[in-house]
Amino acid sequence: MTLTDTNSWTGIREVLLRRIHDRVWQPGEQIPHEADLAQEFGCARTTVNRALRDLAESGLVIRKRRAGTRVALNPPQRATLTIPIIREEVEALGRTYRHSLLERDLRPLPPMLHGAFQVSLGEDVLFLKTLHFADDRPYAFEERYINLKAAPGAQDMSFEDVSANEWLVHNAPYSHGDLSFFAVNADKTLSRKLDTASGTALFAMERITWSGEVPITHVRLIFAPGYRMRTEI
Amino acid sequence: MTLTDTNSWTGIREVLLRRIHDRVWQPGEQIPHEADLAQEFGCARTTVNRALRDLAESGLVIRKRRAGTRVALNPPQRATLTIPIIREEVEALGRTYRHSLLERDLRPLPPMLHGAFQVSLGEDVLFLKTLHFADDRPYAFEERYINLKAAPGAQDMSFEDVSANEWLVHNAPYSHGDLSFFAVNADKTLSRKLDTASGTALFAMERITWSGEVPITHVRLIFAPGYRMRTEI
DNA sequence: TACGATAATATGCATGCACATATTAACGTG
DNA sequence: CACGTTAATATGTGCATGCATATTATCGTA
Repeated sequence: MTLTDTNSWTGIREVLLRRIHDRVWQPGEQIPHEADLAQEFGCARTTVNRALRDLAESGLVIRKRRAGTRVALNPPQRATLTIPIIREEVEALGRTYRHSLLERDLRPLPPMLHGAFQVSLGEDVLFLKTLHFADDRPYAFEERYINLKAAPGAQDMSFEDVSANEWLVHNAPYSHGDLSFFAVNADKTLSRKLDTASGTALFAMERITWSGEVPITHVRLIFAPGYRMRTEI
Repeated sequence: MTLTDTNSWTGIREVLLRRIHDRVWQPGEQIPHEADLAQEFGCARTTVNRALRDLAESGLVIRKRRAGTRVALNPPQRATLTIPIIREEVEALGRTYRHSLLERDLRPLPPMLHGAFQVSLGEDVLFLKTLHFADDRPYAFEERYINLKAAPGAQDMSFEDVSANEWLVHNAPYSHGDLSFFAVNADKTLSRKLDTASGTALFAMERITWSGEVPITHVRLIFAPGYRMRTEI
């Protein structure tokens, strides 16, 4: 039997967590004040605060000033997923990474993206089409638009050695972004690139990143069949 | 021009963040000690600590005792995604939710799941097949196995009114789980249930949850065409 | 009674201090 | 000089305290 150290904030968090799990405090119910808990555990209010703040961060309790702390009614199921650089993801699987640049040109932004990706009208963006490999087998197909206003250095890069993915991470840090996941059927091009039958269901990810108000890049990644994105909760 | 209050930990965090973004501190580079920063900002070390801890949590800096704090080389791209109860997700879209239970029986655990879902050999599990609707249009198809040892009350539930999804969230809280996302082609059954052409690429999610060492449930959710899982980073 | 001012209260946050702990650098001994 | 011991150091965490702030309850007045 492991006994929890109720003198550390993590220990206190465990105790509180168990009470929530064991329904000592019902969902929606208000739990004792920080001051009371501090007295119960024989510690400073600061320590209880730390534990409660952590529980609030993970969504298990809802805290409001004056109103107190209560157990969340529907503990939202949150998962943190890590989106690695493709090279690192492949290498973590023990496979050898390489990529090949299929296309690279300047072109006006396709109308489809005008809403989400606000670059000045008539401004060209850098378009890249890349195929990522793991052990010489296609791993993912990438289509990317880069706003040269946000990443001027990109124009001088060939992106044949360093992938745009990696270069941007290191050279055009973003402040926020939108991410979405969905499924697509392989069309003729995709099936040829990813070496699969036409029509196969493929896992896809789309990402737009900004630095403040300025859009940096729009990527669409389509993974080879069998890809799974995993995480723990 | 918004001036940041360098006396609050969030203010200090913003300043540090900007220095990292602006490459004042290069990736991999070590940044000044808490004590030095505290002096620079004219605040307590605790306050700087709070700011740095927050940056470390989001993966932007790496902290080690004695070794100091340094800017992360490849800021891992983390996204927190919220997996809501389907009813809530549908209602948040302003649509009406309902579900219909297609199958419900006790059966031995399929061999496919023996590895991941450890119930005693010969033990039956509760199997449910559910279709979720939004405004009477199919939204997601669900196949679920419930370990009755972990959620005994489930045997007495019909799950016709309350979905298993929702009931379990409220009655069998889990401590951790595995989550994965992938794409599947609609087979004959799926295409009929989800009212789509056979072969359509569908977004799918699989989830296993445990309470300690005891598996609670295994769900596989397959969403109707067009579904996108979104999040911000 | 209606409604706005005011007081009470729970959490949020900053401070200064002390000690714990992990890690690295320096040192000393064989 | 190699290698294990020891000291120095940066972060991690706890405590007591005081004030800030958001929210709710209460009270007084028209």
